[in-house]
Amino acid sequence: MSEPTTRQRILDTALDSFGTIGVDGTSLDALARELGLRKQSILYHFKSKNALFAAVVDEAANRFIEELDAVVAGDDVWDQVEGTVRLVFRLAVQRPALLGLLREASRPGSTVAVQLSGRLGGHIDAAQRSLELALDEGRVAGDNARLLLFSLYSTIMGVATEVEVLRAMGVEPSLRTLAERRSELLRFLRVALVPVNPA
Amino acid sequence: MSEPTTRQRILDTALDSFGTIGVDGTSLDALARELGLRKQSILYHFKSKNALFAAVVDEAANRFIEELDAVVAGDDVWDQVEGTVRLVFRLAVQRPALLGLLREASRPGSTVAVQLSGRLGGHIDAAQRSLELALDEGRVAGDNARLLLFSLYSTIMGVATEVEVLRAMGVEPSLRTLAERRSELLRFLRVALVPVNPA
DNA sequence: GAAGCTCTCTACCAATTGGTAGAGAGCTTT
DNA sequence: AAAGCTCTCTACCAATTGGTAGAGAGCTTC
Repeated sequence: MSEPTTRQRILDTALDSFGTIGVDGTSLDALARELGLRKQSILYHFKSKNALFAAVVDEAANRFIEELDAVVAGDDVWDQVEGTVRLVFRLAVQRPALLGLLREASRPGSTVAVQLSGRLGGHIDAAQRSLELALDEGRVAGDNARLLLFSLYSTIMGVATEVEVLRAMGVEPSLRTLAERRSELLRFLRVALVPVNPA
Repeated sequence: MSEPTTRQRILDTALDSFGTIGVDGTSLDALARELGLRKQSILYHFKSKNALFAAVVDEAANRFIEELDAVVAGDDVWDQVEGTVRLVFRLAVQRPALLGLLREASRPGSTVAVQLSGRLGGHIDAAQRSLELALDEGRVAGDNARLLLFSLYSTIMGVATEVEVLRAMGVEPSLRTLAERRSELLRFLRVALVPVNPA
């Protein structure tokens, strides 16, 4: 593992700061201080604060969606759901700021939101096709694939976000708590998804 | 309906601004301009920006939890869940900024998060007791009331938040879309909650 | 009618913001 | 060794930030 470039260090530190205290709450000066630089060095690598934000979101979205795609590559819907849940929970533990960043990016007025939406589009389409097939074959309970997908996605992100919310409220989640919550979520989703009499 | 006091007008306008572009994104000057005042008038009614934020969150949380409590007053768990879903969706339509405000308040470092958590505590305890009873009597599928409650709550907020996210991405939800999503969410939750062989 | 209260205003302020201009240090290429 | 590239720096800047001090207008109370 070689030394990361300054550019990469800026991206990493910015992600953490943007994802926790927000873009508006992060000043270039503070960011530079954290990096042991001057803000003008940041502005050398990224032409403006907003360009930095866009770059951070772009990189994070790429990595996130890459991992999501890998999970959805299988053809068993339940494996896909379980894999997604595990992925999101892993991120909530390893890189909580990343989930915060997604919240930050999907904000009214954020120019980055549209960009993010474009990146997510492809993944969602693939997941939807997979889900449609399963619905047709009666392997999953439900009517409308797209709507069901939204429910699933929202549920998972909702639970992950809630962990962040609790953290903000001073409830630092233990690994055990997270594992409990994860297995409860999986149980919940299994009941909601797996039909009583599979075809 | 009499003229609202200046203080109330400030609270209302601040809620909309804090809930959409965020607290950091809202300057007292901009807020005052929107109200047709000078910022010093705002600072007369609220001794600092953070005090205003706290007041806004307090008022919003009070109203929100009051409505939640009314919904949870019944003893049929499914009615409680359905009522909560309908309430949250109604808010997503009527006052989208309110959901954004909750997100804003539940942020790392936010002094308001703890305050919000205190207000929510009582409501959650009541809901949990109700759910425990239903679990014991086999009227609801699941093991652990508190964990199940978290799943429910997160799911509902997740879906509501997602509406906001889509809005940020340029997908303005129609009333029809929202109704569809609501009924899908209700279906989803019903399947997850209602046991196959009710006792 | 004077004293006092409520409220909004003008006038300021120090600190911080994102951003520009340009110097110079340390390389590599010619 | 000179020219050029990459990168970080100092020096500045205009604009905006949250906040203070205090004047004065309009009301009610004595």
